[in-house]
Amino acid sequence: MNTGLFIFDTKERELKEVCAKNGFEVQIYCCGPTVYRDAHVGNLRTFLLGDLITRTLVFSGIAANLIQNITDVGHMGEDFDGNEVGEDKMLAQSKAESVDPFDIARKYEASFHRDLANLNVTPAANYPRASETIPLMLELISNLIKSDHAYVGSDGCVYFAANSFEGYGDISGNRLDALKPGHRYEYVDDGAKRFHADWALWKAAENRTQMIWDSPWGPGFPGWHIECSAMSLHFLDGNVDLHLGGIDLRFPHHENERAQSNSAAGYEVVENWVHGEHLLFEGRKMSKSAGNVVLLTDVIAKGLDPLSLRLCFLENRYRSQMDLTWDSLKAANTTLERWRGKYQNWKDSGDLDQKFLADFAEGSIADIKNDLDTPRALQQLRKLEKDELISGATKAACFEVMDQIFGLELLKGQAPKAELTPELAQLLDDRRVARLEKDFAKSDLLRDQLATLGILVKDTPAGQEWNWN
RNA sequence: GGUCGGAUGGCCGAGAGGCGAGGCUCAGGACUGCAAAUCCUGCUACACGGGUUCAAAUCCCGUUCCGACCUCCA
Repeated sequence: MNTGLFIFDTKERELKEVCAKNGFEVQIYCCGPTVYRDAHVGNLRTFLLGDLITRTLVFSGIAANLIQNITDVGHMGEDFDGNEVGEDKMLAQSKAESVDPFDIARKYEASFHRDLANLNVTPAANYPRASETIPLMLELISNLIKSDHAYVGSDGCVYFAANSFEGYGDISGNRLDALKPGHRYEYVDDGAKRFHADWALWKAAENRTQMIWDSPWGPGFPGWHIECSAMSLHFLDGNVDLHLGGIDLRFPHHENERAQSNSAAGYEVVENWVHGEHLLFEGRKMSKSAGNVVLLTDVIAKGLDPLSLRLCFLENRYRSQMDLTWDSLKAANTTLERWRGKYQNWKDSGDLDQKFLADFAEGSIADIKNDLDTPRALQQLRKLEKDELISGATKAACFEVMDQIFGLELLKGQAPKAELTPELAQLLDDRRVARLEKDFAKSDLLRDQLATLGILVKDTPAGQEWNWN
């Protein structure tokens, strides 16, 4: 079943129409978070991609089935210099916080869901946890061993034989022979792997005591890549119409996943590999060492609507690197407030032009269906905002329709203001009276005083208005 | 070294060979007692060198510079 939605496929390097192979529902898999810390705004950009696609499909009357995994085991870490620490990220954080690793996982999983809710992301159909799908992985690994795509190394770990999969490198453009030198890493031949590019499907526990499971190859834990193969094959019935993830996952994660899935299934499992570009913050890549990691809670703490972040993301194409700044977030926040205010004024004014509404929606959806060109769709909205020939009711209706996809809560009225203290109320009233008496020296003084107390006053033809700063 | 992207005005960013996107900032104006908000006006750019074309930001060739990934990452 065709959808009319075209998205750039990393493997074919061209736009491809999204299709529901099973004829009734688009099957989507999105690589989820490793829950050893809070997701930063860069992570959230990728997660928004899944929401944007699902909303677009659902808007067009097409069902979507989105699965997003929760990695709570097996993701190995490194230190900031890029040296392998060789420790599971979950266990490292568990030590750092002196908390059980599973409690760490649940804690950050909860904050992941809280962030998604704040960004108005429609929840996925299922968020399977790696730690709860071990049997699926064991079965997959067994199959890969049976078909000679995997082998047990001398160290008791199970490895995938990279050379056994013919199309290795098609997504990233990397070739196995070109990878050999290991530009950044000295390849250490420990003898366990048969080939330097092979990777672990199952790691032997050795000294590890937490987060380990029994397996036909002894106690241990799964490699990171196998989890996505196992889950996507199982939860999406062996067919993935769209596979989403950050650009950095293109290699090696998705390359390895594809090798595993295709080798097990015997056919091309993923129809379309979609990658979201990275986000910079104030011109630099976000990293702990650079100290510029920004969380959604930081945005909220600055008094900005979390949906300001959503608007910033929508104003940039998912496939281009974008530089997020506090200025752009503030600008987005202002825009949101303006739109919400205007919507309230528009909705009951004038006649609704059904024809215009239908044309407008069709045009905007066409932009979005063209490789998710939300910047262009938003530009249409800005143009409409300024168009004096269109009635308020029609503008409001257009905003309503488009907000089903943008998810910016444009229909929301002003948030109720927090209660004034009697002192502040008195100051405001004093100023009102001073203005009535045309004692402007006094009213200006009171305005300054209120400003230092966190209240912004402005005068309109209807009188004095105030807002918390 | 390999692979993949970029280079557009003060800043950020769209651009479909030919009537200059848009946003932010800034400056001037309107409205205000003054501010604020709002509205109006202004600020004309495509890295460099060739080529194709009646016409190039857009297509082709070359050059320079920048970024991402290369067995960590969204």
